[in-house]
Amino acid sequence: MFDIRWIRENREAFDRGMQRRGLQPQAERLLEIDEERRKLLTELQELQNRRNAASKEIGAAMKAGERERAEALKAEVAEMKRRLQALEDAAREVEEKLRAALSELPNIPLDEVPDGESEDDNVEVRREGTPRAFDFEPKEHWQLGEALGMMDFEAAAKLSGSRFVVLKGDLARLQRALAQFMLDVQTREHGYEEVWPPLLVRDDALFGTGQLPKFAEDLFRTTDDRWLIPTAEVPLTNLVRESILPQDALPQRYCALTPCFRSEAGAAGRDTRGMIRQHQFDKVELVSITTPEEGRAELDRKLACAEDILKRLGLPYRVMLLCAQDMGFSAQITFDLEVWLPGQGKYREISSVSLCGDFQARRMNARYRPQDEKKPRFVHTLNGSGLAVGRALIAVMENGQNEDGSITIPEALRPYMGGQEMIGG
RNA sequence: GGAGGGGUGGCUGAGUGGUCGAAAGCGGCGGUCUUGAAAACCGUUGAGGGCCUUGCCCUCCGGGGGUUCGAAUCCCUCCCCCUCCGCCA
Repeated sequence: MFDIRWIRENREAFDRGMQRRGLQPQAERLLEIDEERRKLLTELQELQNRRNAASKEIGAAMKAGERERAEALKAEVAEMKRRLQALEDAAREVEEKLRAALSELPNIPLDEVPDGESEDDNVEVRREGTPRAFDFEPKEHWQLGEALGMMDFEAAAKLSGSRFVVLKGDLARLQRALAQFMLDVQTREHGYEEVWPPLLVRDDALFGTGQLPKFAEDLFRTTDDRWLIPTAEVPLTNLVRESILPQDALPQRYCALTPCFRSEAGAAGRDTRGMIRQHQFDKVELVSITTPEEGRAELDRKLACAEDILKRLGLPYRVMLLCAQDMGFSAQITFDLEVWLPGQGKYREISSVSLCGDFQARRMNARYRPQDEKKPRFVHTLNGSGLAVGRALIAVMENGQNEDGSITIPEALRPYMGGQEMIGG
């Protein structure tokens, strides 16, 4: 959410940002509403001022026993009333209109973000690890999983429909091992505080992180008007909503392993096979709350925290800098990590790390009190996957597969698998 | 599900329809004292917004509406939190 005063003073920069996002210039429309709003406010405040003065005089006149003067003043104030009421209504209406308009606009990209319209315009920053050379045709994860009898899409369809999976036996355990491994690395080595958050949240929380009001169709809603979280970014970031933190409490780093629920409304026909794109998946999420000055450096740090998991699992990946129109609604800049899937022969997204600036903080009114300043300022927020567990499972399977369909477990996970080195075979 | 209690500044917590943006305490900041610190004492300290922007004004005591010349205070309504009972993992 943008500060209308900032738009007023940085009109060109704002519209340039909107344009990079693929939107028409917005400033003129917004500033018209703003001008209307300020005009009404000024008029309203003048009238309120007069009313207040008259009311005080009435009190004084009554005390002094000047009944006639008090009555005259009462009549005068009574006359203002209708006009005052009308102005109040109009002012509230136009403020709401402005708020509604602002709340639908995406964050604007930082200068270092490349222009572009789709994922084809994302920029590869670097590659890490070398894809393994196979002396046989590597299979896709669902082929491996089904052959092992540990990954069952048919059973899941009976229970829940498409885009669900049932994992069994060692694969179920491997999924659990991956999640525990990620949590342990992030909390014990990278300074994140482990959080066990609610999975059902209110409208306000989703407004705060930017999923609402615009993206309701991507979410699952409960019968009592709560929502299933699409990512732990929502509860973790909203931990600081409506608060003023002391500066020395920053940065705050939160980490949570949660299921995530997504309707995948706009993804019909995409990734229908296998467990790449599911309605329900586990993810270890990393959220940071920082000062404005520290935000950009924290982004690099968080990216490194996510990469560390891939490195320790021995999974080849590449780092992508997303182009302006491929970024999420609330992001100023996003790096994706794409893991190599030999079965598919493609790099696929496994983590997304974003800096949101004060965009979310404004929406949730999350502030801090700077050491040497009187006024509170908005915090900056960041989030990133560290990592998506289901996709990590796929990657471990496809990269660790053997010709006989067995899977070699990465060393880092073996302590979490009771020392086991292989699945199947 | 039943019954009750409550939402006030960074926090805790008073508040009689007018002089209440609001006592007091805590916390913060500045000072006195001290070699330094603590303690003590003194002072100071809410947020948002408008404008002819250094001063003046407006709004805000959960949200909205109402009564009134005037509402934190009275009425209505919605939201939220808590306690007890019941049920339950």
